[in-house]
Amino acid sequence: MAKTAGRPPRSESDIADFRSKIAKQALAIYRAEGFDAVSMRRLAKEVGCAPMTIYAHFAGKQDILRYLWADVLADMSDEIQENLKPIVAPIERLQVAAQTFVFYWIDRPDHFRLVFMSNDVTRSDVSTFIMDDKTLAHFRIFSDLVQVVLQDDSNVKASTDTLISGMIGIALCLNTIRDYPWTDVKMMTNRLLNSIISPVHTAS
Amino acid sequence: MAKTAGRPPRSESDIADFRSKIAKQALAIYRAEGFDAVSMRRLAKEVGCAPMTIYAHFAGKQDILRYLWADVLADMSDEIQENLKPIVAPIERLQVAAQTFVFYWIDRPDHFRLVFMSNDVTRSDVSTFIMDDKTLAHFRIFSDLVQVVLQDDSNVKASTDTLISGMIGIALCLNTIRDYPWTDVKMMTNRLLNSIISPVHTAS
DNA sequence: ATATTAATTGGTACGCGTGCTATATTAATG
DNA sequence: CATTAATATAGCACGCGTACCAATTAATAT
Repeated sequence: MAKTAGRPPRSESDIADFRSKIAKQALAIYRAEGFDAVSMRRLAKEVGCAPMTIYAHFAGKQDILRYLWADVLADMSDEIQENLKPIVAPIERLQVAAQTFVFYWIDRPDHFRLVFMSNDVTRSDVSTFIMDDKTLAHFRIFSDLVQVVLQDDSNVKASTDTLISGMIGIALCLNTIRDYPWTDVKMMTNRLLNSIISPVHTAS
Repeated sequence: MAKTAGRPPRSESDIADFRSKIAKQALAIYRAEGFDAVSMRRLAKEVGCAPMTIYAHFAGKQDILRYLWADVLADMSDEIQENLKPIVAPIERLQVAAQTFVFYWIDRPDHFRLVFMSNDVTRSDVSTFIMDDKTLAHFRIFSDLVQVVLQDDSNVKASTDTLISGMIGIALCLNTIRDYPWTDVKMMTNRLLNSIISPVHTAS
């Protein structure tokens, strides 16, 4: 089975190199000038290729932005770990982590927009990007903390998912619906935690 | 004190008329063709004015989209009320309302995007739009249901706000972070409700 | 060398949100 | 009337995401 004639497809590593070059530059722009500064045309110019070439490697802008998540999430993780250092009581640790998480996104609307609001909700783009272990790990902080609080491993995942989506919800609401007189953020976060800490009321 | 010469400012009612004409047309387009079809240029064309004229009456596209919220929220309210009809038990009513709410937004990504993701999170546009009573009423369904469950009016508002933001969070996560294997939606919603139904665990 | 095939380029195009400026148009006053 | 102030307009401009296409470049097998 001889290889076909003609130029061969680019090697895996070449493709990866190009993709990471794009992602790296996107990150640099984002960090320096924020969300709105990241554009396909500019990205192409700074990376030294034609705008349309990028589309050969990414499905679209969406697909590139996903690569910035890792950076932001790592930053958030660091902040949580930092605030968690002096705390030992399991419940308090969970509380501090949750509050740090929520305030992180409220204090950084650009980051929030990037990670949670830049997806095209309308059509389900099947992207090549799969939540990798490294990204997932940032959320696993909460699994771990919840696990410690809920000794019996009854429903750690369900609790954690509820907590995470709940916290994200608080951040979203505070970020976007500013006219509504929301309850104090700390209070809401604690109340949300209450749904995890206390035993399940109705089984259905 | 004579009036100044020259054309007087437009009457309040004229301004209101123009604004509502724009809003109405925006709604028509949105309903017929969805979120992406609503554009300033098209809106202007269909309403019979120059594109830039709209900017004399609205701060921007954002400002127009807010007028579509009422319609969507009313639709959502109706669906909740409909599903609530045969239910009498307070806790069950709250459950059904919450689940209807969450599924409403998950099943209608376009609506969700319009109401919760079309704000420019970055800068806080001080819009002339204030959450009016009619809009607020749609969220008050939950206040009322929570009120009934929590007989003692300890912290109805805090609980309701947590519930609402939590439900919105679930909808956001399901809509945007599809790669992550979220727990069953009903389960998460019930767990979230648990934070309202069960007594407060930590007072801080 | 040459043919073959993959990848990239440049150009053109559409519609988008939004800003600026110069030019009407309008409706009241004197 | 004419004057004056408020408003609307047309036109141009910028940069955006993205699509299509003809031309080109690059790397290989023959």
